[in-house]
Amino acid sequence: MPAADQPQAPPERRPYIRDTEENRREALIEAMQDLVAEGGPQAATVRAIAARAGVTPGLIRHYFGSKDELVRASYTALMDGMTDHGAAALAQAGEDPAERLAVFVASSLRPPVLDPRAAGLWAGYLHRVQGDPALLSQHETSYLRYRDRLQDLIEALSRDRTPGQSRREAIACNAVIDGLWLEGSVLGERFAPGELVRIGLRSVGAIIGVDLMQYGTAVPELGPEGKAP
Amino acid sequence: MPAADQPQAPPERRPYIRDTEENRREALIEAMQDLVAEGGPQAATVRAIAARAGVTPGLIRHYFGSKDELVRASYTALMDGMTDHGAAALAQAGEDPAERLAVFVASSLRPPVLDPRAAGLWAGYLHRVQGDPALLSQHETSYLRYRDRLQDLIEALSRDRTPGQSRREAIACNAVIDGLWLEGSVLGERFAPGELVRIGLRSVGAIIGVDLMQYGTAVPELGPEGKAP
DNA sequence: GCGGGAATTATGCAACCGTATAATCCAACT
DNA sequence: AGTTGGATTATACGGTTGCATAATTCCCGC
Repeated sequence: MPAADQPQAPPERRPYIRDTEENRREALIEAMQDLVAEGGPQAATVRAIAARAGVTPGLIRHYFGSKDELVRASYTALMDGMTDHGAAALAQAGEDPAERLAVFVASSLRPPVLDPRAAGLWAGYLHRVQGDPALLSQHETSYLRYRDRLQDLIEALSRDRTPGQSRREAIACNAVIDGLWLEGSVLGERFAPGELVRIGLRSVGAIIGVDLMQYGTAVPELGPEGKAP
Repeated sequence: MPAADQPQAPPERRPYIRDTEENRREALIEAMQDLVAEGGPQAATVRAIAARAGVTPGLIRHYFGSKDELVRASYTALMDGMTDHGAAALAQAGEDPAERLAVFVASSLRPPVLDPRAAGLWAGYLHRVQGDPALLSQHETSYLRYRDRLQDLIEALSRDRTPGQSRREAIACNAVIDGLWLEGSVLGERFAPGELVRIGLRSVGAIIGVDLMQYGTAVPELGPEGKAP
């Protein structure tokens, strides 16, 4: 073989493309979330993240300082996204307190909140949440915000109750929703499409002593069979 | 400085210690679980696992063939341990169906089942569960076994119900327990010691329409107020 | 038009990962 | 007592990781 001396095209430098800071941060966060959701934390390497975001790894350091910082930002984005979605669903609900509660519960038990990707992503971050005080307080804030909203909706039902009761009920309702969300996300195909929403409404209703099933039709696409596209 | 020519003790080989296959497998699995629980999946490297188990990394390959195989065995051990614990608690319960259900529920919501370590461990495996068909079927089996036991306990209450009702109730009760277990494990210090057990009993009772709170004293260490240090 | 400087890319590095393979040890069998 | 073979340890290797630094590119105020 002759020596490696052929013209050998220069390794063609990646084109320089400039973009706004916001776009770059979003792209990196989304890329990281995709990778963690698909292949677990181990798949989210700086090179893979940068490749999916369409940039070179150096930008992670440039915009976030370190990979750990990107992880924190990514977790915050995940939590905010989920709570925001619940609030949005609530915004376009009626006046009836029971109906509002039903809509809120149902929105947490169907896509895009109920999603294998989200569950895997959440689990992928959990150990960091436990170890990092900043992330732990972040989790606590998000959790309490969700639970407090739930408690407000419950208290709006204006039934007679003791002070501690609504707290216990909110904790319990939050737990049912979390549990259904989790198992539904992991074993999604084991449940019929609208089944988890119905079970959630029935259980929450049983815990607080109000019938929420009558609002089952108020939640979209849950008519006779509920086969979403 | 003189040349590096001092007697320089030979790098002292690790003493050869022989042990049974069972002990070695257990030690490796336990070491892996400790590491995943403490520092997430990324902390469980073959070298760290072997070091904690008091052996050299080669033994992992010798006994499990590969690290992935050790992960599978470790996950199986975790799941079996949790379900076994529930069964054990049930074994030393009375005859009253409601009491048996109460004991079963309560045992899942207090240590050692309710444990930050277990939750972190479980989360650390989740993404592998979603990706690995063998682990997914393993998870499904464990989940259904637990849920079916719950359903049996519910049906033993001999109330009148429709066929699908007990399934829905079992799914719902399982979800409450899972949700309480999860949040209690992550935010353990946010809840009073016996609080989660009480909420669990009250919620499960509400869902199936039976009062389980009267058995609150049947579960250990839950007397008048239950304020632990 | 033309420097200055931030944004982006490219390169290099030390550490670590999982695994394959070789070397060593010791108990049990003959 | 000698030998054989599984259990255990040690070493080596290719690949990957996160990060630091150097080299480019091009927008923007002058």
